[in-house]
Amino acid sequence: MQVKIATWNVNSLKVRLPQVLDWLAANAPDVLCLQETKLTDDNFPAADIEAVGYRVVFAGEKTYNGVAVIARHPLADIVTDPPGLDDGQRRVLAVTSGHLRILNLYVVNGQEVGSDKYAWKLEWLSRISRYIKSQLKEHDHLVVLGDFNIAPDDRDVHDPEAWHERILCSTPERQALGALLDLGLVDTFRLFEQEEKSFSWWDYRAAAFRRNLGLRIDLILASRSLAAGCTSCRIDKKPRRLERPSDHAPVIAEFAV
DNA sequence: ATGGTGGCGCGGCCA
Repeated sequence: MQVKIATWNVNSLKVRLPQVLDWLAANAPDVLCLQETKLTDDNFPAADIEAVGYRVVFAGEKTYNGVAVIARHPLADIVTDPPGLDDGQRRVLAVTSGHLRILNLYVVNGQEVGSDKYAWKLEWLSRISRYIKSQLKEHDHLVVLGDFNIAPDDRDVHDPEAWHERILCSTPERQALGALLDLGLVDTFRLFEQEEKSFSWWDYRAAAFRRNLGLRIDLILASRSLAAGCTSCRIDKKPRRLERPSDHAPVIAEFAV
């Protein structure tokens, strides 16, 4: 059986709901994980999503952060506050859907290398890695996906010199991501031949999208046994071309399970 | 070094 799973930082689900509904209809994923919904749970548009044949779980807060998982099939074993994370924010949503354990993440941005938020990002990554390690022990078929706010290497950066040791690209951030991969995860995007300068995020400023000045920071990581059955991973730039787009594009992977 | 844009929410923070 083929499973299609996607991740998309929507930068406000209130604004992007019509685009999300259109995207679901056009792409028919089994699972779509969202980040930066920026909605409290009482304002979440669950009925609109259920009306198009999906189920949804969500963990939100006012103004910032917020994650959701939209899926064809029932969602079980929902975790929003992994043991030891204790971040007081809504950045994590773990669910089980069919054969897959899914961990949807909105990783701390970090603002600037050396800042307090940067130190917190590294601490947050260290904490979530403990949860991922325990999830890998429990689940053969684990997907860890979302907005990692880290470009894994220089291929994922439009101008590696300009971004050298800057936020989203610094060595400690990349090492933290590397430590996650070393637990037994694979960056599925790199299992396949990809166009050079493939990115998933472009700053709203300076016409960055038109000039393809982007980074690849939205990732779909899979446990090794699941990655062995990965048949594709690609970035869908179409929604980034729409009026009033998110600054991120969706990433989609397919797995034989 | 700064500013460029967008979302939230109505001033400033965050990305």
